[in-house]
Amino acid sequence: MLEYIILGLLMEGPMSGYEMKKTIDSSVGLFYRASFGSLYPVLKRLADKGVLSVAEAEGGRNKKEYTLLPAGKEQFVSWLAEPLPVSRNEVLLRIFFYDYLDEDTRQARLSEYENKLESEMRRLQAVQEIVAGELEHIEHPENYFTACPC
Amino acid sequence: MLEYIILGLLMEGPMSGYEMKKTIDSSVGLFYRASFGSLYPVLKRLADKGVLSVAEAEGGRNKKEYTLLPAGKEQFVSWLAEPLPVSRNEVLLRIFFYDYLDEDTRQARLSEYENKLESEMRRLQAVQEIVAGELEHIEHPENYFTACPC
DNA sequence: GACATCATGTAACCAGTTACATGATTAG
DNA sequence: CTAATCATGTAACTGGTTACATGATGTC
Repeated sequence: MLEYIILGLLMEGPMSGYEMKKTIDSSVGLFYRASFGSLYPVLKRLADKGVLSVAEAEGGRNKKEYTLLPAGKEQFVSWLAEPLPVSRNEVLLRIFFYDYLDEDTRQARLSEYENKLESEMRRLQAVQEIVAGELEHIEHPENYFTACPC
Repeated sequence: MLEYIILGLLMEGPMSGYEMKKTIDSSVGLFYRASFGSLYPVLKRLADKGVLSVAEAEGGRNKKEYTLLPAGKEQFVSWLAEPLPVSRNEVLLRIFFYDYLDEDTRQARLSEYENKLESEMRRLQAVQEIVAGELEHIEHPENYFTACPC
């Protein structure tokens, strides 16, 4: 699983392990949690397999930059094209048993969860607006430099 | 996870390991798959912990019947009352990357999945109708024996 | 008598987590 | 100079999977 997420992130360009963790948390964080303890060993394994390459990144810190190799891209796309799997869903599983919960707790848990989903949705919508704005600049390159805050 | 599903199934009454597997497949099968290789060791562990009791079931076969003990019921309900977790969802994860998939494959995978969900929904609706019918008999016990096909 | 199904169990393996260790760089 | 954050990594453990072994019972 994590193997393919890593490949997927690298489709956009090279990245370090630490950056991957941050990107995962802030994008698919609602339905996938990555830990460093799994991340780094997987990166090593993927490098050994030859689907990505490693380079020391500049910056003085012990930072490494991983780059997707053609073999990795191929593997990622063929994974992506597979039929959508029957996937485990702990939330639905609990709700399946909600008959055994008293009405009050049930209501409390469900609205709690609804709130969580709504705040996550707002966060993702904000990201989408930023991305849409960037795309507009790319499509109208004449505005690109004038609008840049740097 | 599986620990709590087992406790949840036993809330309805005693059952064997083999029956649990069948029940899981035909109820929460769409979002949880159990294997015998995990089921039996967990049952043993739960018995050792004292949350359920084991008895040889009649029928000649090497069949065991597991019964929920009060400690198990308590544990199950307090698990159920916990806030709904951030749970992994492989389907959403793949769809997150669907930008990298060509339009045709994407469409194919999505309608494939939609069909799967719809057929599962029909199956569960059929189950619901059966259960609703049974409930009606319990509420009108005068019809209970007359309507029984046996 | 052969084959499907019922029924339990084990061993090798795999993916991931938690907790920890280590050290460099930046911000106040 | 100190605390936060950047950055990588390891070891012990957990919760599962797959594949296999074993044998009983029902069905054609």
